Amino acid sequence: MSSSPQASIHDPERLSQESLDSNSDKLKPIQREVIALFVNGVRVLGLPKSVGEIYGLLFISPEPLALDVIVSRLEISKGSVSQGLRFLRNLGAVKPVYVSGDRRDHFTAVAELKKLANGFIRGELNPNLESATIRLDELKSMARNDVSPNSDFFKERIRRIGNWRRRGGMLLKIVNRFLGRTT
Amino acid sequence: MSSSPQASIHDPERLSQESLDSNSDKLKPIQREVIALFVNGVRVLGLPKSVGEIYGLLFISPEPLALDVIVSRLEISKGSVSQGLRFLRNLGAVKPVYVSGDRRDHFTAVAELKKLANGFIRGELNPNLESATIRLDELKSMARNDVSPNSDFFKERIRRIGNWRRRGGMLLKIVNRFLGRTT
DNA sequence: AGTTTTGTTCAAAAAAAATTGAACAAAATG
DNA sequence: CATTTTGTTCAATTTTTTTTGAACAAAACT
Repeated sequence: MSSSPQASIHDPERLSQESLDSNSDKLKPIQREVIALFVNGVRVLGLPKSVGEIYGLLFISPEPLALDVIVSRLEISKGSVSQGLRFLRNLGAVKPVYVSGDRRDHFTAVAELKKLANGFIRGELNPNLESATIRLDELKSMARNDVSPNSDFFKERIRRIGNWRRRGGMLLKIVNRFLGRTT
Repeated sequence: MSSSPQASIHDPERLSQESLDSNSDKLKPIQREVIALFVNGVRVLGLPKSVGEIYGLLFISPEPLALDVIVSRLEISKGSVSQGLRFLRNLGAVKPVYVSGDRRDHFTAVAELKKLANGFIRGELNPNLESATIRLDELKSMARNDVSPNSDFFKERIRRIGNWRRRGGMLLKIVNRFLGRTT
């Protein structure tokens, strides 16, 4: 009832090879959905769509992928992928993986929430906190030299912003400790 | 050595009246700086500049302000201020204040960090978390029906996203409790 | 009732951000 | 060393977001 051994060798069955090594350029519906989820997720963090697509694709791909593969799977430009990968690498959200017999760089998603959060805090949040700290110090000295009738009000407000910043810093540490367990 | 009583009545000194009732259209340098700080701050949260300007101005103004006053102090359009105020009101970051003898609505900044954070979580973060939850449930059922060789990998990844979401929800509660003390 | 004042809405314009793609550099290959 | 492969860079374009301003509605005055 089954096909003869000889016949199967040359069959158009080579399609199955594609799905086996999973190098087909087509994304599976599940993968599309996961990527869409990440695109949405990174928007909340104020990051561009392409970054979400790239991270999402790597996250939901069993093997590390090379730049051109990402380009053809996502159908976005090489430039976008190059920039997106650099950004993700700087954040520590993606890491290069050596693939023997292939000269191209390959990447996988770093999937530990703690690492992702830390990278984001270090790369995106802390710099802002620090520049705010500097500006705040300038503000404090402006307020000290102020002699308007509102001077007291200004001082109170500036003190309050200082409190916010302090609490913000504490919160980041708490977040850190909370995410510090397991995955 | 000082000017005569009669002279001072008609003097161009009326400028001083302006600074007394603090209705002058000019922002003080301190105020400009604080507003700039807020503009930067809201950018981290993914909100438009005008929203930062409006909140910042109200935060660093001793009295409640009416829409037209905000327009003339910030030199931005009435439309922007109207939209920005609505947004801030929905978030609970700004509240209307009755000013006797003035028909216009007046607004002050809500300056309690806890309230601000809660409003932002409710208005901006929770909706996203909820839509992610729905999408995730769909993904889980897709993964159950999947029969590809990668099915197990997909399931593991989706489970992981579920963990992230759970932890995200917990974090919001922790943040909430942490900010729940004092100011 | 007519007029003025106050505030909203939304289409169009402007500004900002993201993406593309072609030119380029660096490294590997033959 | 010429060629190909791989990856980066950045000016130009496209897309998205924000802002403007004029038209409108609602309420408050006269």
